[in-house]
Amino acid sequence: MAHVCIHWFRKGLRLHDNPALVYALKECKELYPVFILDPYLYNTQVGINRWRFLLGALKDLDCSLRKLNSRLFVLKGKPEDVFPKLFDKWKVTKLTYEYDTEPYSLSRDEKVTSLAKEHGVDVSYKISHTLYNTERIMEENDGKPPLTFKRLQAIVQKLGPPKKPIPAPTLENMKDVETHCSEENEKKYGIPTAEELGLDLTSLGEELFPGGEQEALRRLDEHMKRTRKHSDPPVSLHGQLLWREFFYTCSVGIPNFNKMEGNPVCTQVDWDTNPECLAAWREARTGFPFIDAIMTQLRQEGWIHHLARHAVACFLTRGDLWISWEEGEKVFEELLLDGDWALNAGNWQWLSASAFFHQFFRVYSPVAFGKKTDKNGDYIKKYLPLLKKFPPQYIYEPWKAPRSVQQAAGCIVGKDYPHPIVQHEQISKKNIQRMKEAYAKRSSDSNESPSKKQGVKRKAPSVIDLLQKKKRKV
DNA sequence: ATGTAGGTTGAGGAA
DNA sequence: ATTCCTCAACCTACA
Repeated sequence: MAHVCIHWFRKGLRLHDNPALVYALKECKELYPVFILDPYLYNTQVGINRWRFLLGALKDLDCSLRKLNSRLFVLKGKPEDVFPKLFDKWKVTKLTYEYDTEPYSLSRDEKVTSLAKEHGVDVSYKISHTLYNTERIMEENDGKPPLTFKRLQAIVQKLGPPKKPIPAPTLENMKDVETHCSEENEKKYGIPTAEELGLDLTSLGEELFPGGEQEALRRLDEHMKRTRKHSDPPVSLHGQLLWREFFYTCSVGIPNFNKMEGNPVCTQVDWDTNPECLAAWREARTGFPFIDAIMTQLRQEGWIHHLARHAVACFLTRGDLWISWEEGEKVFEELLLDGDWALNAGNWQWLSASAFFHQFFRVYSPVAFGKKTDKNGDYIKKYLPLLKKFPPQYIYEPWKAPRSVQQAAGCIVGKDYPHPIVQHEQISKKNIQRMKEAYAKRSSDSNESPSKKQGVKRKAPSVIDLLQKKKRKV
């Protein structure tokens, strides 16, 4: 008996390396590739650049599906409201999707699965968003997520190489499969335009990073060709994939992973509430050209270099402004095209020395760090053209330039460009002391006995142990 | 168990 | 230009 199948696209907007899609085509007579604009995910915290990226990816996916005599069906609404109607209307017998480990996704998928069962629809998912099954990684580590990269590497070594990506379906695979591409459906389920979504894309600059599978594969290909000698993990591309796996596994095994409170691996810090400083950081007016240039690029282009992320994250949190990493997390989520729930939360904890990374006395200087690789300040000049006439010796610290130099540069600090929001040298020293106190408190909190050192070692993993036991019962 | 090594990329100065 | 040391001293993994 052949199936009427919905394949539900969510994160993996691609045809290759999509085992759930291939599974959907088995014994299938009708296929409905579906994407849902879920108000929970897309109404809040999505910057206009990310919208453009998403629409591009959907168009690319639709285009690829049409080459297979199929198409993408785009719907709006809560998935638990949308699916029951589709099940009835299309007489669906099977639903497939790629497994997604985010807490919201898990609860959403659980709801949809039980609705599907009520409608007599078979549900299948495949793991292909991560290299490995994150549960399997934890199994190899006594049921806990590995908390160091080295440990993850050792586990992965034991598990062997991940499955190779499978090719995209071909016309041959689709020969017995039909998709109803009627004129009426065209209007009803088409990809919405920016205007229909109330977005003004004309305010955006050039699209430097188009969304979609074809562009992604092209970039990967280009990278692999360009890189003659591939470095080793952790800094290689391979290493980056393992870092991704590392944070994904942590995000599955550690409760409240995107928050400080209730997160057992996160050091509890008395961050300040400081809306003015937060706004200055977000809006690129901290008075530190390197920081402001990075925040400008982030807003304009939706992508910034890895080390640039380090610099602004350290500045917002433990380095200078002493604002919670959760605030930075929200801003990155809104603006980064490559924003990802697990990686965002993991890296913010890393950079704020709240978890994984603990050498809080190593503070990135908002002046010196950029100078290391860009003495002339070309990067600053590109994103803050207001400062481009400053000579290299002052471009990272324009407030130190004599009045005459500022006048010659056509930019007066305090008038055309802000004064530095903090005095880095003093404030970072003070903040290191505050971090020290937070760590000391963490040690004493998790340890009743007077011998602190031992207590930390014993108590820390036992918290996770308890949580794991709880989980197993459920 | 207790000590030690290492931790994806700090900064600044000396050699 | 590159490497090493010091600053002050964190955590996790492993022997």
